[in-house]
Amino acid sequence: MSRTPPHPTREQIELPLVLDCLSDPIRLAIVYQLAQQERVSSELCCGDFNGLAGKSNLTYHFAKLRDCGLMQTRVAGTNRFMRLRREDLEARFPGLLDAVLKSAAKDTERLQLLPACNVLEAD
Amino acid sequence: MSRTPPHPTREQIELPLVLDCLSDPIRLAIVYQLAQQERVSSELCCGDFNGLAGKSNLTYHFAKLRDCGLMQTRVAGTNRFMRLRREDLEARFPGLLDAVLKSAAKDTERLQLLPACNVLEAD
DNA sequence: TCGATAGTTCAATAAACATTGAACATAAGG
DNA sequence: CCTTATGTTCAATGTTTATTGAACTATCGA
Repeated sequence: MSRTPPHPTREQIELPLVLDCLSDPIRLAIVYQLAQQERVSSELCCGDFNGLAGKSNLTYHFAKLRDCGLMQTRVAGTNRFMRLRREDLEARFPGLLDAVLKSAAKDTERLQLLPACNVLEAD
Repeated sequence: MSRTPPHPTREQIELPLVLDCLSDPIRLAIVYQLAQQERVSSELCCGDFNGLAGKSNLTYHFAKLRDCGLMQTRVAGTNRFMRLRREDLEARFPGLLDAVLKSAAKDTERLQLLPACNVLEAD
C-alpha cells in the first residue's frame, strides 16, 4: 500500500473547507470521537469508527477530514492511525474547534454521538 | 408578496445545518457583513449584498441562512431586512458564532470579505 | 507460505447544491 | 394610475456529494 497520504500545511487550512467538513454528521462524529479519546490515546484507527459507516465510506470521510486539515493520518502496518490536528487548528482559527466540540457535546443525542465525555462537558 | 417567511425556533437550530450554511463563502460573507454592521444598524436589506451574487442567487442563500436559524427576515414595504440571530445562536451554541466570525476576520483577504471591522479584530 | 485482517480504489448511483435568467409580485412615489 | 425599485419564484443546468459493493493491496502472525 501507499505511503503516508498528503496533508495540507497549517497555513493551507481553509475556513470554508473546515466548516464544510464539520457540517457532515458522520465526520462531526469522527472528530468528536477523536477529541474524546484524545487525552487517553490521542490516536484512533479506522476500525474504531466502524459503527459510524461502512469501511469504504469511512475511507471517503477520512480523506475529506485529512484534506481540509482537521486530522492527520499515520500509517503503521496495516493500520492507519488518526489524530486531530488540534494545535494547527488552534493556531489557524483560535477557539473554533473547541466551540464546535462544545456545541456538539450539548447535542449528543440529536447528533447520535457517543455518550458525552466529561472533559468536553466542562463549562 | 407573501408574508414574513417561516423561521425555526431557537431550539430547532441544528449544528450541522449551521456549519453547512457557514461553509459557503457567499453565505459566510453575508453573515460576516451582517455582523460587521451590527452595532451600526443591526439590519441590512437584500440590496446591500448585491456585490456578492446575483439577485436570485442571493434569495437562495438568504433562504438557507433563514432556514438554519442564522438570520431573521423582516418584511417592510418592498424591502426585506435581515439581522443575525445572535442571541439564539449564543444560547444554543455558546461561542460558536464568535469563533467563526473571528476566524473569518483573520482571513478577510482569502475569503474576499469586505475590509475587516475593528470590532471583530479585538482579541 | 498461507490465511486472516485492515484498509483502499474504483465505478455506479441517487440526491443535494449553486447558479442563471426570465417571468412575476408587491409596494412606493410621482 | 403608471412606473420604478425590490425582491421572489420557477425551471433548467451542471457540479459536487454521500453511499454502496466488489475487487484489490498490503501487512501480520501462525
